Amino acid sequence: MDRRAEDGVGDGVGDDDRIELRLWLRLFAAAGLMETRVRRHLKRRFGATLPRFDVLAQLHRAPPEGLTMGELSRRLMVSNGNTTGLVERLAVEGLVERRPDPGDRRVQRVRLGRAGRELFERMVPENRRWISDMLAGLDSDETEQLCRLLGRLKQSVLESNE
Amino acid sequence: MDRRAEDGVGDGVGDDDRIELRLWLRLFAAAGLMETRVRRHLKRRFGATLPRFDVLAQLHRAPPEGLTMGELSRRLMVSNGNTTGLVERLAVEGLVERRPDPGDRRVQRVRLGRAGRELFERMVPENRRWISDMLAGLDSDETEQLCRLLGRLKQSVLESNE
DNA sequence: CGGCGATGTTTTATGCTTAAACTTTCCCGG
DNA sequence: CCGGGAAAGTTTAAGCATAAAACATCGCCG
Repeated sequence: MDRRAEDGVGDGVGDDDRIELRLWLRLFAAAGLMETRVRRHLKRRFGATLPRFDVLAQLHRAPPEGLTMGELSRRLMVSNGNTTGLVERLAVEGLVERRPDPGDRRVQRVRLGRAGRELFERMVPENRRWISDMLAGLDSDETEQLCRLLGRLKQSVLESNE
Repeated sequence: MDRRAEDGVGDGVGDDDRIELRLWLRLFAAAGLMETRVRRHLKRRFGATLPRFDVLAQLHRAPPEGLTMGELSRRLMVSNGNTTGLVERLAVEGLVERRPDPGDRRVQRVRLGRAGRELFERMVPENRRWISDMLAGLDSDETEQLCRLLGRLKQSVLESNE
């Protein structure tokens, strides 16, 4: 009944906290909006999902011998178990190839199959256009500024311990 | 075979596309990093998850008679089915109360229980500190600029049709 | 050699998320 | 009345995600 400090119009706390929270909420909202759009486009045009697209993108830029599961997980910034499932589904669809490493029997190597490569290369220009459309309201100065500040933000988050 | 424009060092396309893609990737990465941290903190300190926190936050700022399932879904920007499951789990834990609307038998009203209110009010200051820590590397000018540009970005995404 | 800690991957349990199908209830025009 | 949409919510099937435990293999030290 008498709590309102965190509801947006209170004034008992310094503005720093307020603007930081707002930044976080806006970041979250903007990223979510864009992600939802990209996901919808991917599904509609290619019957694909964002995580699958990310896997294809990583494998596309990987050396021809492919990546280990662990390396792929690290690059996708997801858990190992998650990667196992993603690659499994992509392998069933014939988009990626998975084979044991000859030198180390613990290791699985994954690389893009022909179908996966072709699909990804059809996706790239469309993806670029979707992003471009969503950023059309920003002029090139704003785009550059925002890109720079997001880099600084990422750095700040990584430097904050734990 | 001869496609390489999107791999990062090609030169056939204007820089605009490149910086826009980079902006998107950085936004995605930064938001994901922060989200992961917040999720970990929530779990460690309160055994809670981010979606649950979001539900509590929406109910906390709602009128005392609570929200309908549909209104809650809209505010959380998630599907109705998702909300059903979330509220179900929170109700089992005794944090929220769900009761049929007397006027319209299709409608369920949800509101914060005492335990839910107390839990949320313990979460708020800690959440604020986590965010603050992650933004510690930005000075107040950068924070304000970034917040402003994220607002512009959100606007741009919403204005891009479809 | 033989054990043992380190490393790479999968499995398991749980939870979040959506789209689409479905159920129930409301309301409105005949 | 009543018949047919429209609206509110739930269920279902599939996928994504994590942490933690289990499993398999490696490399090394004694």
